[in-house]
Amino acid sequence: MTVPRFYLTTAIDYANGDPHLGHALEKIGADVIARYKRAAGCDVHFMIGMDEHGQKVAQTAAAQGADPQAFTDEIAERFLATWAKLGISHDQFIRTTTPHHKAGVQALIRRIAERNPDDFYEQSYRGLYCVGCEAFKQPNDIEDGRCTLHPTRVLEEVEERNWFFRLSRYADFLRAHITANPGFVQPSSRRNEILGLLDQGLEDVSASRARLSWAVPFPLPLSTGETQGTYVWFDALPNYLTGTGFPDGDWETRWPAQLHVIGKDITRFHVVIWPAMLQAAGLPLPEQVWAHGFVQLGGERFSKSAGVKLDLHEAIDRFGADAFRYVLLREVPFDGDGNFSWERFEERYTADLANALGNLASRAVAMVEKYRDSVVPSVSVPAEEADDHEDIAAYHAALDGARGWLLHEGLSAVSRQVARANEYTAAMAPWQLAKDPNAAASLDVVLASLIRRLARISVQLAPYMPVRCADLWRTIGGPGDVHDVGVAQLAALDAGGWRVQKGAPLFPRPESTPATPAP
RNA sequence: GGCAGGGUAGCUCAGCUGGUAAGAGCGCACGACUCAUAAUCGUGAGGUCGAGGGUUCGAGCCCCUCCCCUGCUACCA
Repeated sequence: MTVPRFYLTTAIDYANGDPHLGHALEKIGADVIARYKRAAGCDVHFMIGMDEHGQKVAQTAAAQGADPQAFTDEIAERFLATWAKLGISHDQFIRTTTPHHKAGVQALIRRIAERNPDDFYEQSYRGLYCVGCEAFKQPNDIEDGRCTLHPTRVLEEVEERNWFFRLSRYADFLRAHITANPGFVQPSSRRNEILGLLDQGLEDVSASRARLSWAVPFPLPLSTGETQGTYVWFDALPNYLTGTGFPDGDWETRWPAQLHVIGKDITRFHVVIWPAMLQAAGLPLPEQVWAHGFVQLGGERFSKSAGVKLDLHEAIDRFGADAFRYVLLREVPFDGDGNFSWERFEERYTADLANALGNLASRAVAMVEKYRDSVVPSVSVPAEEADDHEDIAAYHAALDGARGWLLHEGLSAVSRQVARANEYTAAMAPWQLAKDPNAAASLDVVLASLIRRLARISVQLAPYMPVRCADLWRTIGGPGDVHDVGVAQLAALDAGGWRVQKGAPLFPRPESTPATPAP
């Protein structure tokens, strides 16, 4: 039996500042997918990383008096520390300033030039150049003939000779591919936007730029002999490919990727430019690009300036990384936008984790200890559990990718199981059964059922809350590591004979209502 | 401006091709219980389904007009 391969990536983050809530949502979501796929028996390779070239990075580094490489080294460390704190289980962290990536980018460009010599051509690019920004400005950035960021300066009309990529040639191919493969771009709202974009026709894009000092040298010199820097598309996007080792070694065993998880704002680059590049190079396309939505902060649109308004580490520290992961994915539908606020964070944490789940575990374990000397009875399964299996099916349907990656729906399905277990407890009143010697058999069934439900819940929640679910699994006496329990085993799980051991509360209630910082 | 999606209880949203008296979760009020993290369970309050008109035996769901919101409309990433 062959193990299905599952290579998934997130967008690589731009090394121009510290990680914020928006970065975190994407990594957490992708991490849940990676962990679920591992539990589903796939051979998962999960890659994240950093996009480290470009004028902005060079400028920011210069502003701090730092060498750009040293600067990005520092940023990368900070991102890595954040991902470690959040429990991101990436298998690889790619950086675009590494020698292998740079060589891979050049190899890809040469490959395209060899296979489709007409796809790269030299052309003059003329535009309004802002000296302050050190960049060409588009009409949207210009007001009264001035750059909106540097209104005191006069825009210069500058002309330079660049390499261009003949993207326009691939419009029909892309439309056909997207039409024939509905799963290629998801959710469907993004797919529709791209189809609309294709209907407008495609323009060719720059592949190299002058004045781009902090960049991968474009491997083809201009006719003037000048060597330019590789422009962003041809540097950043290929990371998904160079991460496999391309062009060396056994990269073909991992490429194409099964899934690129990205933010909805960069959909176009991932489903238009990237596939066109791959097609030009004669390489297979990734199977799916999933564009998630954004987190708003206190009802405000999340932006770079708003990013500093929420200290990511403070949010993680408040209730722990697992709780943060849970609340974020519960509040923000992974196929759309959602809102984050301290109020909701607290409400969700208290209602879902402390009261519903944490207390369920606490009361069930306490009763097994008290009434059955900590050993879970081995008895038959009551009919009341039948409904759980519908929810388990819904859980899989939310996470197996067939309908997209509806992480929030997976959590809803588990929440229903938690609620049902609490209802069952109230209906059976095991504390009453314990008083009646003739009800011992009934009590056995109830207690075994509760621990069995908790076992299923901890397996299902493990991708979302890897640490707390391992704790829960240990508390109910589950054998081995919860992360080694395949989701296929859910239906057959049985806790008979397990020895429970009550520990500290999984999700302690907040001690006091925290102040509400202004967003 | 063009294209697309949306406006349903305080909040976040379900409502399939129109048809039993409009739903869920959270929050709120009251009651029950005591195994448990003062948790849990039950009951209840609360909605002119954006506005107006139309089609139909019947519309939150269809049609028209209008108001409002969001996304996309390509070289920052």
